[in-house]
Amino acid sequence: MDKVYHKEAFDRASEKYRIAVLTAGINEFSELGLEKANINVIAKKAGVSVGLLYKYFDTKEDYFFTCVEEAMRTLEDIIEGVVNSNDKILVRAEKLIRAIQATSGADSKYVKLYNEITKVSEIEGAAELAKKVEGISATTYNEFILAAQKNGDIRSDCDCAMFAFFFDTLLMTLQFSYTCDYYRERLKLFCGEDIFDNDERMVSELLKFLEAAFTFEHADVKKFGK
Amino acid sequence: MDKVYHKEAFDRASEKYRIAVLTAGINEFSELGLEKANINVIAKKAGVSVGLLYKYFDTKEDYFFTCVEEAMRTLEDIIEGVVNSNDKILVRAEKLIRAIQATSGADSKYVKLYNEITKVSEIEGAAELAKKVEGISATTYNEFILAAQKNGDIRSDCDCAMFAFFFDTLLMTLQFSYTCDYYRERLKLFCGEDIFDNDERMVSELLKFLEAAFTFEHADVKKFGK
DNA sequence: TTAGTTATAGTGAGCAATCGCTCACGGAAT
DNA sequence: ATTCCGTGAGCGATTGCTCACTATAACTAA
Repeated sequence: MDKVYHKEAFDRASEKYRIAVLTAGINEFSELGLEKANINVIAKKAGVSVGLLYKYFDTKEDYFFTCVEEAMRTLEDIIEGVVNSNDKILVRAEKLIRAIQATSGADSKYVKLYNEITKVSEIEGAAELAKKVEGISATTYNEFILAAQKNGDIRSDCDCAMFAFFFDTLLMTLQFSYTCDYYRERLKLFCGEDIFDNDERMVSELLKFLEAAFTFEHADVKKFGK
Repeated sequence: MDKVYHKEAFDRASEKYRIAVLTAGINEFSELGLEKANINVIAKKAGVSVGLLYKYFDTKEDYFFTCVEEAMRTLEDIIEGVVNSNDKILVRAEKLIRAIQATSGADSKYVKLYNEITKVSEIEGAAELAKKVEGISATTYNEFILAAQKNGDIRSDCDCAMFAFFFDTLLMTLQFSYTCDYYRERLKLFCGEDIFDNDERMVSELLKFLEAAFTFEHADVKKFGK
């Protein structure tokens, strides 16, 4: 069911070549995007011939998608490794925010690639990618919020799927805001240049925002004294 | 101060040509993006020669940016025309959400172009664009939330700039989620196919989320996590 | 009026450069 | 003998942009 973007030869490739090809691809595609990146240049940087790349992948797009998959796996490891406890939602949120802030450094290329797939405008490809990339967080968040609701940890009057969507929206955009050019500038406009030197400000304010959104219940449904 | 992306000849151009050139550009760039759009094709669709386009703009990029500016002006008119009252924040939010849902139809090309600028990865250009595009909402939201805070309409313990940022993040992503391929698929994953047929669900849940986030004030100043 | 000058509007064939991809080939392993 | 790994020069197609050209209009001088 899950689409595979590489040819069989890529499965048979030596570890050395597989890593070289993926690394060079991730670097170039994350920096330049699918269109602007140049296959001939990537091949040179990977230390392989163009011909070999085309033994591994049918098209540039397939190569790109394979790199995206790899990057998303890595990103998930980084992010979810931090959150795989059964903490309460706000503790998880805090860990996520801090993990996001941490990935804005050396691992920024993975986030940039994540941002790149956002640009795929071809409904079929977009659907396939979204399923792969967001599918995990969609179901994870949804189940988790549902459980928290049953637990009484969060308000009972909310549509969990929608709240999971808002939650993911804030975190996804936060990721971009720490990493991708336009989103960084946008964040600076709202919060000033020094927002990048003050991680605690972001953590505490976003948690304040989320806590209220998730726990407050309107007066007439009652939930006081906490 | 504000950068101008067109040559003087474009100011002198006849209404007929100016509109034709902007319309064709907005259509093509919003559909295909800066890279994939083809100048020769746009020229044909606009009913002018390529040569004339280059009398109007130095480069394809300048042409693109000019189209973006025009689209953003239109988008602002649509969106802010709805909100230029002095309603309370939640009323404004509701109007905004409904306006966003309404623009997902015929005016989707403007939103798509908005999404395109998100992809500009060249810090200088990104900064210039962000200032133009987000600058208005950044200051508007910030001032408005600050005023609401002084009024006592919203919680007193929040950082207005940050909350304005979260607010804008949710609305901006909502806009993309109703219009751009990847974001549409993502929204479907979280909330199901029928989310696009149930505008009220989005309105009521997002308002619920925002109301709580903005009005709830925590009993003590306790920090979360550990 | 008329002829000459200048400036701008508008054209579109085609140049020059880029780049995705091929394919004929050599080498190695089985 | 067959199969697969690996090469890289270069083909073919695309495309941003140029430039030599015509058309038109305004102004000037005789």
